[in-house]
Amino acid sequence: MSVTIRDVARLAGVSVATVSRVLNASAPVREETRARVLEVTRSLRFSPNTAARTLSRQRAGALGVVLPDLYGEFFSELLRGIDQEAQRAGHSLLVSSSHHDSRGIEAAVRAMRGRVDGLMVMAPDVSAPLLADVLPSGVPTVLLNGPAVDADVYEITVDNFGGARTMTRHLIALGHRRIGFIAGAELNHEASERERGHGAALREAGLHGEPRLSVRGDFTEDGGWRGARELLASGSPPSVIFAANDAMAVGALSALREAGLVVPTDVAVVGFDDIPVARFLNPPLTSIRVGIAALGERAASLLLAALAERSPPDRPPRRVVLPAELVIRDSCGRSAGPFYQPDRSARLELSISHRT
Amino acid sequence: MSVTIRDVARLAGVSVATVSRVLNASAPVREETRARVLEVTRSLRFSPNTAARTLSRQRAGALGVVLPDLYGEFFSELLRGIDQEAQRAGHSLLVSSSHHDSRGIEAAVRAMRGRVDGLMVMAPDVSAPLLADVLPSGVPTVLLNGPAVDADVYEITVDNFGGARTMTRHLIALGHRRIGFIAGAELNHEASERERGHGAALREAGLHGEPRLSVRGDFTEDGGWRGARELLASGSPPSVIFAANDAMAVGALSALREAGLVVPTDVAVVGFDDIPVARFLNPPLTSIRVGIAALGERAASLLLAALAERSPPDRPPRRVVLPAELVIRDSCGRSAGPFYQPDRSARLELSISHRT
DNA sequence: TGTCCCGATGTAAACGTTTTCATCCCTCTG
DNA sequence: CAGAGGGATGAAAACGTTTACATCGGGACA
Repeated sequence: MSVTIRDVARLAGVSVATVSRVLNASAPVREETRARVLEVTRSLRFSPNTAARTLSRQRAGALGVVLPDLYGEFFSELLRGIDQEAQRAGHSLLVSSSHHDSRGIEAAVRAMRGRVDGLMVMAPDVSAPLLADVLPSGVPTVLLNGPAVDADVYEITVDNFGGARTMTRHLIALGHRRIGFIAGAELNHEASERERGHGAALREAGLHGEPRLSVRGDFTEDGGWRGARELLASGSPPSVIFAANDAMAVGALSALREAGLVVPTDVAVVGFDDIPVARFLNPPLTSIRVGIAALGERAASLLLAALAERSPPDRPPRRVVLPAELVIRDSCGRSAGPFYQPDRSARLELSISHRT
Repeated sequence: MSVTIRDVARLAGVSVATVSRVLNASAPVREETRARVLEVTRSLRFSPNTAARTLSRQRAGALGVVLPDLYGEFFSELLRGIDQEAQRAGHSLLVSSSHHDSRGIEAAVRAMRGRVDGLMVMAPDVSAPLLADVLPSGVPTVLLNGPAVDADVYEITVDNFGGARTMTRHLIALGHRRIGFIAGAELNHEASERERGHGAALREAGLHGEPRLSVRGDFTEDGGWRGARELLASGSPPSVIFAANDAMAVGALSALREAGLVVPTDVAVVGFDDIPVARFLNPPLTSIRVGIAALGERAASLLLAALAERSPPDRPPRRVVLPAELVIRDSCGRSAGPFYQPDRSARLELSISHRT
């Protein structure tokens, strides 16, 4: 059916070993033979079967990515960063999403066994012990934005706690006292870290958290929309809404507009993640820059480095925490205070490639 | 190193064939032996090596996806749809992006050879003959949103021409006479189809296209921002800006806001694609609904159907065109005319899963 | 009671590479 | 001139599955 290395060998009048040597440049071959082999290879449009190569070499040249979801700009940015780095290193990417529970993750991981050299897993919804139970032992793994897990894995995460604390401190510095907070899902690790950071800043400032000011969302625009309406419906609405991610901030902006309120004059809004669209919103959204694509890149390069280590056991697991930085735009009401950062430059940074 | 089917067979006191039969339920096995094999399998945490399985079975249980890019909500939605359908059918997804030219696509396709059963390729930047030259012959392929290609492939595409024509007709029906258009990249197939549809509607209405009213963008927010500024800078600005995709519409909204103009009162704005965030924008964006995730799903299911056919040659290549439907929101100035559609219901449709 | 069939299992040959080992021959060195 | 070394190549053994084929009982049926 398909053309194999044997066909090439036969037509070139050499052995399969020689063909392999030519194609992989793995041993010296007489120039004349080399040329002949390449000629036949081209004319037959031969390209080696990857499954066979994987089996023989015992490495796949591919990385696995397991994500909880693919909805929204966050994941596409993350994947973009991962793909960029993987491609640079000549690796393919096996992607599987929609895995919120440990069973789903286990299934995804099983399906990847033997076709990837390493794994990147993002599973903020799953508790650490459950996760440790499900992760494979043989294959190097990087955990993204998850809880600290007691297993032989690498971990990379954004400073969710610190970022949220910075944001709330900033809001307080701007004079806000009634800060509405739209949290993420209850059992989500990132969500609770951000909630914790927010709470810490409130306590610092002696602002006893009024329970009415915190509502639960789910990291979607719709969740943010509902959360904002809930906050507005309460007796005395907040002067600013801090959404635990940008998608929810987008929803909140939409809800405020529908309610006839002007941002930031009537109510300010801030988010978290600094997704690419944040600076183009109306008004431009103050957020915490996570560097999503960079996070993906770092995760991939961490994994690739782990793969390069020939003896994994002597390499201790490492946990990398990336900084999260405040980006001030119009949506919180501009401030010339100590936290002020110019934003205009940001657009120039945009080194995105266009979509099609 | 890794545990193989041989280890399981040895410990269970049976042959490898029996183990295989148990794990694949491919032949009857005595209940007692079955239990013993499963027991050992579990205790050894054995899972079959996919590369070996692929090689032996001559099918990989994976689909390849080649995209020009991953930036923005469009691609993440597309990928989400594809992943959903592939997962439903028990297939993994091999993803590779950043392939704008035919050489890049060729490399990506080669890298996937032998590890996927079928291919989905989106390459609107590449001309039909070049693409035909690069696509593999052996493996079933679905082309997304590309030009009609003379090769043995399936094609699925959105009605870009019709969608754009519908939009421009609607704008004309609203009374607009000076319609600014921000096009996509010059050699992009989708971009030129949309441009063509826009032009067709203009001609129908006897509006001779004033060249000043059409500027070139690149499908990014930043391109839309620049395009809008260009349109505003010209002597007499348009009464509405039609951006050839939603990302550029987002950029245009941002530029108008910075210029102190109110949408839709001063200038209206409309887009194309109806990305999820469109309805949450400020103001909510009138657009052409493409059903991005559905497009991905359809593409995957088309490919899976092609794979199920045991004899590919006798199955003629098919070209599927999905309808593109007008979605009216606030950004174009509401109309109660014949095109009016209620929008409030749209939010209820949202059946997205949350991000994390 | 003999034949046939089928259920349960094992043996071994694929699948398409890479890679070790062996072989051959030529050239360089002492 | 002998021996060593090394460049170029081929044969064959991995890699871990699946599966065609073979074998062996035992029960059903004539």
